[in-house]
Amino acid sequence: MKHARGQQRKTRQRQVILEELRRVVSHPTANEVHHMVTRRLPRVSLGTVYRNLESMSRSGVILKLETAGTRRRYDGTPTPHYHARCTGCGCVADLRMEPLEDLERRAQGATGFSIMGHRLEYIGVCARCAGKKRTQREE
Amino acid sequence: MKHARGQQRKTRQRQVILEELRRVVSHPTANEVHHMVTRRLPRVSLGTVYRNLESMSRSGVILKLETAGTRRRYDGTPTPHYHARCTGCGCVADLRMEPLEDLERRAQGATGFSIMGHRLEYIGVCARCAGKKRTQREE
DNA sequence: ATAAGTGCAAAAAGTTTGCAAAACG
DNA sequence: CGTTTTGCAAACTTTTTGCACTTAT
Repeated sequence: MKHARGQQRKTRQRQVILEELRRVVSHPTANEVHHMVTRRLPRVSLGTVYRNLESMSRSGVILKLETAGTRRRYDGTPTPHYHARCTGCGCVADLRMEPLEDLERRAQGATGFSIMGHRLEYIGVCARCAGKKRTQREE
Repeated sequence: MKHARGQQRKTRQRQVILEELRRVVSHPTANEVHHMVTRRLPRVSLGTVYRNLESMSRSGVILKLETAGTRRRYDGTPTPHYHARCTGCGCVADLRMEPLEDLERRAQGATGFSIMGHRLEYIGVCARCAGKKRTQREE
């Protein structure tokens, strides 16, 4: 093949997107990242944010969380870990917990698939929502 | 309160939607359900399919699978079970495997959440895709 | 210089909703 | 009959894409 793959250039936009994403513990949506980045680069377009989040998750620099619901969230920490999603506000938190290797072994034979990985997502109520009488859903 | 909650009526549409969903082992998207139902009720609208899938999943008759990706899939079997998703064609299969109760216990304390449930999704390649040289993604 | 990346706006894709007509109980 | 549900279409939300211009290498 001639041009195996295009080079990845280091642009201000990509850099700021990554910095902002790493700066927070939450797992923002593309739109939220766009807002965060806008404070430093007022003219970035949402399309650019999407393109960079996509390319960075492709190269493994960040994680594209495909959790429940329609909209995607992104995680600046690419090491494997689990998430907990709040039924109240829809926020997603990291779990300080070792990935469980035995899970995949336990699933072998339960289907015709060759299992290559797994995604474990806990459902619950975050501390902030637990303190409210009535939680309002943002998602 | 006056009228606590409206009654749920048994319409031909809802009935056929449920029958068609239960007839298949796959986990169709709303659009796929619409196609299936159309063969028996040519005039059902996609909106009606969405509304019924939503109300039935709300009442627990079916399951709204919020697996990875943007579009949702539905499951006619409401008993808790795990799923495996194929990276090749995007299909979702049920796992013949007991839900693991210990998982939630193992997550307690790893976050500020009060855990109420979990969703475990295996990632892999289905038998059909494993047999192909190049898998084409439908998702 | 040249290919990759950007901003903008329009298009896709998926889901929800307003409304008048139809159907259920 | 009074409500719920439907069909239709329009609106909405999230993500992707075409294109001319800019920028990194």
